[in-house]
Amino acid sequence: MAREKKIDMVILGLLSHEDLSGYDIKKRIDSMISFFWKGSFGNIYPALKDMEEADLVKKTGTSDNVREKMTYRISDKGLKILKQWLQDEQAANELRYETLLKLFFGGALDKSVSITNIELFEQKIKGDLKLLKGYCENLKEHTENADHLYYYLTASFGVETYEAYLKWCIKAKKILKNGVI
Amino acid sequence: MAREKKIDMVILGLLSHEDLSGYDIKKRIDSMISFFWKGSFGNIYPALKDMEEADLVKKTGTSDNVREKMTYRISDKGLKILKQWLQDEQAANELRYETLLKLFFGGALDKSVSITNIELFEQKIKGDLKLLKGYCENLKEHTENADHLYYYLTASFGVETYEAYLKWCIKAKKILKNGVI
DNA sequence: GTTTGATATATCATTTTGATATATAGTAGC
DNA sequence: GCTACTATATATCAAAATGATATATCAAAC
Repeated sequence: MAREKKIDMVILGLLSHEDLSGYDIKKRIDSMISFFWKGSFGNIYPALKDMEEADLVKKTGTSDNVREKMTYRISDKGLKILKQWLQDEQAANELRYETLLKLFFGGALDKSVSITNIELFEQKIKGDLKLLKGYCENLKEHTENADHLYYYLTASFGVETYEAYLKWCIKAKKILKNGVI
Repeated sequence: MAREKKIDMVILGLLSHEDLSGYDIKKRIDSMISFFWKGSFGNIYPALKDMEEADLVKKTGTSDNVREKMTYRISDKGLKILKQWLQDEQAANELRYETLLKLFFGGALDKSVSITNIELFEQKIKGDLKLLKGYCENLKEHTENADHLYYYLTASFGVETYEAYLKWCIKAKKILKNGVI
């Protein structure tokens, strides 16, 4: 039943840093954490509504002005829930790589198809790695933000793994071309 | 709307290797491809039903015996769909690591909590890496199966990345303990 | 003989995804 | 000034995935 609503934790986490609107939350997710977690308007807005009813977040700002954006602030109760989750030893870590899925079934077609798929993956990763490295460099310089260390750690995870991916791409193409491990 | 039903491709891929029942499909997913893709009874059985109606798969075996398992075979049409997907350059590759999400929001609590979370991750990865390495060794010896090369490539992707994870764990713990990058 | 665990299929509520709808504000080009 | 485009902002919904539960059979263990 997909028991835990993880989007709630993402929202509470972001609100523990600063007050945000639903739209802001989406922007934060897309720019900072999208490489290891996703969120969409389709679950952000309903989650905010539900969490407001449960007193985990409160609306702030001028809600009298209808056309103005609604900003949310985390409550003490919300912060408690966030901290409980952070201390919970359970953690769902999963990879979902369609490129690997296609490679697994690559035997159905000529190996050139698999090589092309690996090359497409390689190019995508190269671009993303560049972005992540820039992000890391930036964080090294902005030590005034107390959370920069945590942001850096997640970004450096990306750098390390993406570099490993690229090494694998070279090896994998070689194995396919030679037809032996 | 989550446009593409990826589980269909997983099933067609597995059926391109051999005839299988829904239960068998679940077992194959869990044992061979679960580290980069998942499947559940909740989508496998309905998918088989839908694909049978669309003539992508056919029931085989003794369906007259009610209590016997239903085995499915891929059709020419199904094989065509599978090959089309393999050649489609689109590929959804995503990481969903709750450990990184928790680390990103680690500033809400003492750094010891984040260190513990990294250590839990580290232990899990160490165990999984051992399994993947064993799987790789096994595949090196069973070259009689034409698909062993493709299986090996996906497993070796896991080995490479998991080793990178472990290197990152050591670095990350050090950074947290010292409080500087 | 009974309990346990594997086999096998099916169903369902919850959650997520990703697309679409709607409307306003700003701004760049002509 | 007018128009087109883009960003902001919220909301909704069908489709898909998740993961739990229900049900039943059969073989092995004890």
